[in-house]
Amino acid sequence: MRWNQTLLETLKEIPAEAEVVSHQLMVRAGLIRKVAAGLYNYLPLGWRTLRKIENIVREEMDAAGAVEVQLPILSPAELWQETGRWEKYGAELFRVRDRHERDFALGPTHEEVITDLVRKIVRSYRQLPVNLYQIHTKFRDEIRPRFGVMRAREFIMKDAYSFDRDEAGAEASYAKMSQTYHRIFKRCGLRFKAVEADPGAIGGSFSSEFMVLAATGEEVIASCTQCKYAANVEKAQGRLADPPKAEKPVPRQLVDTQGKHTVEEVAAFLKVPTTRLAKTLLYDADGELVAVVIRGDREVNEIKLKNHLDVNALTLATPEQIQGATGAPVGFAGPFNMKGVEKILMDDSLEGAVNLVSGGNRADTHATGVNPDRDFKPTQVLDLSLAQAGDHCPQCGAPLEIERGIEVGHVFKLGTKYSQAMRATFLDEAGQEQFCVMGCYGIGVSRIAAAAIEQNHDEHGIIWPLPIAPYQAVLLPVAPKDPQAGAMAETVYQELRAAGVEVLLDDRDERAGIKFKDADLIGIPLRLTFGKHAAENLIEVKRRDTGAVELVPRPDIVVRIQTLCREMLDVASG
RNA sequence: CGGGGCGUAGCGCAGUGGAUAGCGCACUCGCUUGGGGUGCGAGUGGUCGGAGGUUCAAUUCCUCUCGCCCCGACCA
Repeated sequence: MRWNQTLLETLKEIPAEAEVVSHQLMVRAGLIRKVAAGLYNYLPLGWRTLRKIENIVREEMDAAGAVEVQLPILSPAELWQETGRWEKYGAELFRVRDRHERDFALGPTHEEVITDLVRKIVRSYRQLPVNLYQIHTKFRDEIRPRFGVMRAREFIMKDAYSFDRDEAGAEASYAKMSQTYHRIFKRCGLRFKAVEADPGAIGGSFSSEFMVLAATGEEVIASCTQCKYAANVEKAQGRLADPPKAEKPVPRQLVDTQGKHTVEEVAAFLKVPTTRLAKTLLYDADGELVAVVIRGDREVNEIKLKNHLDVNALTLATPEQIQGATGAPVGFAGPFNMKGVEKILMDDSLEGAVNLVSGGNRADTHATGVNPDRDFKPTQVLDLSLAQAGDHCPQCGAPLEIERGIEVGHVFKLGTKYSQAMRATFLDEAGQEQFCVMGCYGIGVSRIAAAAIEQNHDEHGIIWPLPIAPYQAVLLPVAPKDPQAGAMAETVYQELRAAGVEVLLDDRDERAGIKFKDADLIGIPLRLTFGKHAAENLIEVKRRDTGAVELVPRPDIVVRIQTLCREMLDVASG
């Protein structure tokens, strides 16, 4: 491709609206342009990278025995109503109405549509297992789209759905997809980690997320410093590093704490460690008031709480609700003598703790000597806290560390959640009707592009891993006064193309400095310069990643570039 | 949805109750330069986000509205 022929404009300045580096570079390098919040045009360069990612995904999915289909973006409300997700998916589901006032959804995911398809076709165990996938545009009405294509309202996703005759089969399908995902992300040149996750709105019994490790990632991961355990903090179970010591219970007493609300203020005022405090939080769970009691230095994991309570809406109680339940303003709730509270859930961080400090259920008052079972009776004691650095690994006991990541893939064991709701059944050998056992597997194709940049860039621009680079090599004729250099660039361009190398020829009438800057910015792995060495029949080849420069004799250039491409491809795919 | 910020040329930004609204970059033309965003000159480009109000006069003040960004809440 010739630069003048493609629509490629680079920007010298950082767009004001872009906060993270991948977003800034995607705009500056001419990969994307914004249409509206969370909606982007993919320009030729960006689209090429996307297609390359898609092709890697396609090759690996096909190799794993999955088959590609294409489902419609619009799907009728009836299908979503069958599984209850028309309501349950909430405001994030884009809804549209046709001229006959019929409701449709713009698909954020396709469990309903695929299950509907399969139930209409599959009747016998002989037709199973089957794994269907598509690469398509998805829609989610994100509350706050941000970071460019990282969290967009319209994005490209590969979604796959497996249907098996039994749990064992489903387990095998899941394992196969998990392996395939490792291969895909490796081939995309990403440094990533698979972690245990919360299945969220998709549901099912178990899921793993594939996280690209990056400091700007929106996801927080707790991983063991010794063993392989790693989990999204939404899911992670950290064991307490410093469990409470046994002590003789003392009587409960109210103390005046004069407007000290926060855990830190109260602990400092009473000269006790924050671990001594029993933080009491009130939640409105589908209209019911639920109290959560947790150690002062720990945070409630609302995902765990919501999953445990199995409710649709979980929010912190309003000041009015808190006043009604405790008789005190916000900041002075204690777990005893509350009114209208349905459940008191105690985090296991307080298991065995004695002589705690809690709110006194009276303005400007806290209680000391608060003891579980004596002063209040927890409805249940369970793990409700957010794992933190230093917690002990639930598997080997070593300390956990906290990292950040970008979720690029998520695999789920769905069980029969959808096949039961939608009656996707088949007859087994015994002629018995059985529900399909399902799995589903998503990859954020457009997000991979952003994540790859987040991981591979420097102060000059993008450093594309070769397998997903829009072009493998960029050719820079930089000596316009020397017709020989220009002619050499032209013939090398033709020869490389003929040899199957993906090349971009910077045929603009620009100075060398501009071409060098732009080549760095758009991050093409190999740069060929036709300039002062052309007279000696030499071409300068520079690698974008290592910066290594070599002078290659004109006759060897095609073979040399092919060799370099192969090397860089092998490194990426291991 | 709550809090905050911003909407002025393609991009980054100044500016003002008054006349023809500016700077840098980009773009066009000419010359110059030619291995890391060359220099000089001449140009093109604006409903000052939109609506309403106050005023002799509004891009500027007020109200509303739309859009964008950040924090939070929320959320595969």
